[in-house]
Amino acid sequence: MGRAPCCDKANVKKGPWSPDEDTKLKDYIEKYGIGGNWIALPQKIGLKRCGKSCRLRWLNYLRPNIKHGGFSEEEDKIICSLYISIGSRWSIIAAQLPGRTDNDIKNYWNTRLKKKLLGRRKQSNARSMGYIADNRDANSSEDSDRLSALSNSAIERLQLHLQLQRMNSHSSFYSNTALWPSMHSLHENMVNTFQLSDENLWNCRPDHQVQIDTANIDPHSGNASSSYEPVMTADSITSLLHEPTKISDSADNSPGPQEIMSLGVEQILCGDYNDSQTAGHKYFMPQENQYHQMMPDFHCFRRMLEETNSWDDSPSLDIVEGGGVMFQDSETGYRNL
DNA sequence: AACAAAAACAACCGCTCTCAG
DNA sequence: ACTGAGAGCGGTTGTTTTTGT
Repeated sequence: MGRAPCCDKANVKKGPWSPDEDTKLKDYIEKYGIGGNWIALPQKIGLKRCGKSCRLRWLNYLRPNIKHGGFSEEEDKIICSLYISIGSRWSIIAAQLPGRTDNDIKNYWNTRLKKKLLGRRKQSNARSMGYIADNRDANSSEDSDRLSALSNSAIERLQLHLQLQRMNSHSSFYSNTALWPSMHSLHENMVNTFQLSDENLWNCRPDHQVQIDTANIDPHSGNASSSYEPVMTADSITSLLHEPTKISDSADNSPGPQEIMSLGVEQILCGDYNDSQTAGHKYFMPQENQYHQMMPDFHCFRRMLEETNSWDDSPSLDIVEGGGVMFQDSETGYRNL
C-alpha cells in the first residue's frame, strides 16, 4: 500500500501556469507568505493546483531575484567544478549561484553544458564506454549488475575528468583552461562549498595517521563535522591497478595502465559517508594528482568490482560524491582492499 | 512553406528526509 | 521511540521553440 496522495489528482490542473494563476500565487505569498503549508495554500487562494506545483512555481519562477538563462562563463565553471566534485546535487550547486534555481541549473546542465563538455569527444569516449559494455557482455549477470551500479552521473563525471585532464595536459583546441575549471578552482570550490579545510583535504600525510574533520556534510548548512580515518596503504591501492588493461587510449593521450601504475598511490583519504544519502558507506579518495590519473581509468573500477566478489552479503560499490570509489561492507563497515 | 528533428524549457512524479505530535 | 504530513530533491516526461532539410 502506497502513500496517500498529497492532493486530489482528478481535480488539480496540470501543465503550464497561466498569468492569472501566477498573479494569484505571487500576490498571496507576497502579502501573507506561504504560512508554512504548501499543501493548504492553493485552496486558500482558489487555485486548482497541487501544493507541490505551487511551491515549484514560486521557487523556480515567481520569487524575487530569479535569473533565467544567460549563464556566464564563470557560472559554467562553477557548475562544472561542482558537478565533478559532488555530482548531481543540484540544490547544493544552486546554492553557490545566487539567483539560480536547482531546476534551472539541472536543465542547463542536461541540455547544454553537458553536451558542450562531453559532446566533443564522443568517439574516443565511446571506445572507453565500449570497454565497459564489452565486459558486461562477457561476464556474469552478477558482475553486470554491479557494473550497472556505476551510475550515469558517475560515468559522466569520469568523462569530465578525462576531458579536463586532456585539456590540462596538452595544448589543443580544448586546452583553453580559461574556459574550464582548473584543479585549483575545483579544489577551491569544494573547500568553499563544504567548508572543508584546505590543508586537510589534500595534504593527508603519507603515514596515514592524520585525522580530518571534514566528512559529515550537511547539504543545507554546508557544515562538515565528522572525521576521516585513513585505513588504506599505498600498496593496497597500487595493487588494485596491478593487472594489465585493454583500454590504453593512445589516440587521445589518456593514461595507460602502466602509466597509472607508475604513479604510485601514496596518499589516500578514507572515511565514512555520514550524510543522509550515503550513511554507512565508506570511500577512499586518492590525492589530487593521483585522483586525476586514476579516475579516468575504468580498469580501476573493474578491478575493484572484482575485489568485491569475495565479500559476503552484498557489498555495494559506486563512484561517489567527492571523488573516489565507495564501497559498503555490512559486517565491518569498511574493508581494506 | 511545410515538415521533422533537435534543443530548450517547464512541470510532474516519486522518493527520502525532517520534524512535530 | 514511533508515526505521518509536509517539504525538498533529483530524475523524468511533456510541451514549446528553434533549427535543419
